[in-house]
Amino acid sequence: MTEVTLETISNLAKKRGFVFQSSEIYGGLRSAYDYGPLGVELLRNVKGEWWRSMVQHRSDIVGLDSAILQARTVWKASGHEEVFTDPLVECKNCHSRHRLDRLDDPDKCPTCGKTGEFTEARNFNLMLRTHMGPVETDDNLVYLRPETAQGIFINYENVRRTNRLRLPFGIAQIGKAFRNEITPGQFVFRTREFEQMEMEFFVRPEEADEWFQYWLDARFQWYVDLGMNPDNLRLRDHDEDELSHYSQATADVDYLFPWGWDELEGIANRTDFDLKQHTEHSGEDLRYFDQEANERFFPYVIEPAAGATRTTFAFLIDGYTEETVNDETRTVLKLHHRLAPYKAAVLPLSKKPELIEPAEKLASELRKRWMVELDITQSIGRRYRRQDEIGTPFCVTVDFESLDDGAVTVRDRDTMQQDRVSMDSLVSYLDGKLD
RNA sequence: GCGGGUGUAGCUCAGUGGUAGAGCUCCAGCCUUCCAAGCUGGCCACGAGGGUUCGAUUCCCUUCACCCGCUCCA
Repeated sequence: MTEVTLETISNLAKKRGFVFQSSEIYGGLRSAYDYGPLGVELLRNVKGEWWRSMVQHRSDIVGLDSAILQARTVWKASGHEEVFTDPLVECKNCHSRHRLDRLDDPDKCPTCGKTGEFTEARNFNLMLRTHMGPVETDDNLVYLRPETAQGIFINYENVRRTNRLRLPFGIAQIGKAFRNEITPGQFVFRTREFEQMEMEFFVRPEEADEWFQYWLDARFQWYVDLGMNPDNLRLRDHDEDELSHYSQATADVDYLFPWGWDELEGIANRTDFDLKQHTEHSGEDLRYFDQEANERFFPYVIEPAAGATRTTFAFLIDGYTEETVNDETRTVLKLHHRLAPYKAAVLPLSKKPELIEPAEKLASELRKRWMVELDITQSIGRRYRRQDEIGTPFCVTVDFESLDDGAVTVRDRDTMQQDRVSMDSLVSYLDGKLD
């Protein structure tokens, strides 16, 4: 198995144009990253696969795209304004930091045992703020959402009514979220601006446990179906003292990152906490009405909440392999073909115009269906290796023989096997392999 | 935010108080070349700001960013 370090991946990401440091030409901005031409394709494909499995393939889940800026009362109701502000103290002796509200003895450091060494408590507000309007006043303070979920809860009734939804049903959303993480780091794993893929699944309270297990299994399988090595995945239940303020039960889908197990996705039973809170704060009755039983009640919510950016990162790490071919190292990004930035590369064997012209024609034909790159520089072997490194599943080579027999060579990324395929049937050939 | 480490071409590294080299990559040309071949040529760097100095990439200060740890979570 290939040993993958964080450095290897971040180098590849930068070298090939997947991820760049934000504001790099000005020295960089901490904890923000830009996705280059290949990265944006990979990220889009990850989000696309999530959306397909969550929304397109299902009759019981609909999509939503809510605003990043929301009324401040949303975050009062959700509990974020209170809970996301942590009073932290630091021990001057051992430099460990602790949440003041979680200390048994507010004067004694649990790490080194010394008393009276704490700095004064400082509030860490985990939500990013800005002001709505040209003048900054206390009245127009707004937060950048720290999760996409609340946008779903505050639209719950609108969506349910307009789409005539009956329990159980879900609302899915992909979008940016922002948190003032105390410690960002590990490349794109923990950043202050990040992207989430969240789905709130509303169920009858008595069915909540069952659906919780259902989504645990379904979400784990999603990663496996997209080619992630199951040995690098695990489900982990949260201990009781780990649970969020809104959650009754939570389990994580963890991935074995170069630095150890860490979270890709949290699946939580949020109970009726959010709908109750918003009912109380807004005055809107968000209870569900069951006509047959003639009763009103608050549905429970099962929430699979995944990080789009860190999932993309995990696929990048998981696909990275190094093989030895002819005493050379062949770097291959073994991405599932649905995730690969380019599905195919068209490579004319030489730079002669008589080969470039049909190659260009072929490439533009394929581009109607897929992301396709045309590469005409340097030797064919070098170009194969370049495509291997960015995970392109198929290379299509146009040679001098193609001019006579109208056929091209299709080379498979993983096996390096070659097939001779007529240009007329190339689209259907690739279609069969790429579906 | 605190402690520790790091910062020289796209990448990996070398080097010096007198403004820098190498290998690989990349680009162009030659070679009719199916798995990083060869030859010729070319592009590209001392993270940023300030100080000391006749002169700083090198010494000092500040700052920015990255990595490890504390913490937190998608």
